[in-house]
Amino acid sequence: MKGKATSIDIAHLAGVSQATVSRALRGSPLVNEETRRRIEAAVEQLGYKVDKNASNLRKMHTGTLALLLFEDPTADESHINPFFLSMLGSITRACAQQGYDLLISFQQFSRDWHADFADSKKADGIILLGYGDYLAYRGKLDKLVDQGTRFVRWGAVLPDQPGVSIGCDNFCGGHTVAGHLLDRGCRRIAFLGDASSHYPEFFERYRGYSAALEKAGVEIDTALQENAESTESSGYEAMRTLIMRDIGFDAVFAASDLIAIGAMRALSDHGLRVPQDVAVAGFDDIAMASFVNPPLTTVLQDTRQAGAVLVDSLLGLVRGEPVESEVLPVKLMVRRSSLR
Amino acid sequence: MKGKATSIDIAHLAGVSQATVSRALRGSPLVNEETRRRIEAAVEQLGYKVDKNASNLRKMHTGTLALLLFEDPTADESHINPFFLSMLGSITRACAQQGYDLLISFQQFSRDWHADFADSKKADGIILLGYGDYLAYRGKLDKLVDQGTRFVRWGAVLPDQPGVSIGCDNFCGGHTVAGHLLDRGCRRIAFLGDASSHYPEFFERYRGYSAALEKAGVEIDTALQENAESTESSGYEAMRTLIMRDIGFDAVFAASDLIAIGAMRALSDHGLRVPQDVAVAGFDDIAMASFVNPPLTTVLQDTRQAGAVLVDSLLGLVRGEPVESEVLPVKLMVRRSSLR
DNA sequence: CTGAAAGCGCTTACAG
DNA sequence: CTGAAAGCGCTTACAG
Repeated sequence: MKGKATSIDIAHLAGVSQATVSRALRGSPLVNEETRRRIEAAVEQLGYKVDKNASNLRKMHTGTLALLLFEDPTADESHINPFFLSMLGSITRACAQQGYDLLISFQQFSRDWHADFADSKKADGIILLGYGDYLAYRGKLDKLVDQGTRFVRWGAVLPDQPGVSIGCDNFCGGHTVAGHLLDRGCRRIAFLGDASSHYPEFFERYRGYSAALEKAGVEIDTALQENAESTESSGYEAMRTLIMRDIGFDAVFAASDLIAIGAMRALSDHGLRVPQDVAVAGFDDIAMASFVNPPLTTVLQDTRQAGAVLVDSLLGLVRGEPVESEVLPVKLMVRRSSLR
Repeated sequence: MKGKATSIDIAHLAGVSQATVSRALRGSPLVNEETRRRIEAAVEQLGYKVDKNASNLRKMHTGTLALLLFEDPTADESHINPFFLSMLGSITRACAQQGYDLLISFQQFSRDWHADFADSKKADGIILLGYGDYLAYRGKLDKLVDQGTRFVRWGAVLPDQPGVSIGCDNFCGGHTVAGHLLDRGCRRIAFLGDASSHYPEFFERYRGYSAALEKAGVEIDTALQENAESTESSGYEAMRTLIMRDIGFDAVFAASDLIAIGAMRALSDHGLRVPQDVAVAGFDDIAMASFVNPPLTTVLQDTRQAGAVLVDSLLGLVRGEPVESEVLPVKLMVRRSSLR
């Protein structure tokens, strides 16, 4: 017998009907112990596995979740943002723990991706992950909601958002970092990263930073803010631009670790020492942050927790339970880059 | 109509039979242009998507590939090896390019994972990725072959291996690194990493290293080899052990970047400077290698290429074509850590 | 070029 | 506790 065994083969071998085989395998209580044992023996003998396609078709659900990872089309093609890679790892684990499979897919932000997976019944729900212009994004979220697609997204948690969002406390993170930099005596703190409603996560970090400065009575100089997307090279360029501006600064708060790492390279190229001349802090706490020189002060987003919450929330949605957006706590990780 | 539209709904709307809808959607040439247009309009109007479960069940294939990622149970739970994360990224891209979905799953090395995905018809083929004891692993590969499961694995390409393996040229990589270190005047070159047939990739790197030393007439001191698995902390410990041995060395070749990074930390903790006192080189060229201080000399494994080859080979297998194991070229990346 | 029909391998009322 | 039967939504010979 070359073609894989089916439940009918098992039924023959165990001397029962195919329906009983199915019941036994689904763990139904309506099966005699003795019968169940015979069936299990047959399953063992033939190396039988339930055909998921048939099973899913019949049950009209899939037992798999889909992860859509967005990449900003402008971003460097060759590397995926390590923060998202880390999220991917933790989401995978969380799925496995819940007995779900995970389908993953990279999407160009611009493409017409919405609901492709759920609609074609490949997944019970979708996790959305990635940076990108929120305002462009939002319309698609509305569409997902309209279609009744179950999804959760990682990102800023804002009022009046379509669907369920899980994100870390960006405002608090920015506030804490700026507070720490102020405590170290910094007064001219640059901010590297887009600070507009197009990128709400960065914007929240920026707002936290601004609030801290304000509270400390430090003037907010908008010339100290420079846009950057979350790549090393973009951070490098932004830092260069700021240095050229020649307006003086004693600290840099980068909206992500990748930006911070690029900024440190630019500082070093211009003969500025970290932390002696300029204190630097980032955001995310990717693995690299501990290994750069000097080690980077940053804000930890707990990806392990985030993955678990994302999956749990989505599964709640799938079961039809009410699910709320959730803001996860962050934690300041002080390392040498900010200690002057 | 709440439940998603089916091909029958489309048929009604377009005024044709369900069979014709299916044909039109599969791109069959046996459909009148005008009919096709009507059907497409109906599809558009109802937001219809083919049910993959039904389609796959009928076609008896899945259009998805599975990636099994192994983790050595002894490894640090919290982080996935960045090299594999990077592979994962490139495999995902390669799958997308070929129009396949990717199912991913983390597996404990010890568990009974073999063929679970393929057997339950969730995937047409499997990609195996991860470190682990090869000798323990091998039996499972044999079983996969017996079962007729289509799979490719990333790892050392050895003679008489079950199935198809894709790996980089570890021997050449080790040889090149050692040659480079010798060129820089190093004579006492330590090797950090398991050097036994349990870990064939590391072993090949070790053999390349040994061959280079031999060719240069440099004595191979086995006291300079110390086992380590591919984590930062294991590299740190191995380096410490070696330093305590107090046998003198002027260079370290670590079997992976993570090991090298741990080793550099240990060296620094013991007041040894890299590269002035000790030259250091790693293997993999993970993103971090460029960012540590000093930047790490290492051997680039091109994960983008590797992902593409892995997917292409597996798809060949799925189509029933003959597929050979393949060795991919590596490239020495010289950075400051080895320049003394 | 099109339709009627069988069947992919399950799950689950329904009847006993 | 078990079996016979319907049906999930497609794809694909078969017949026209």
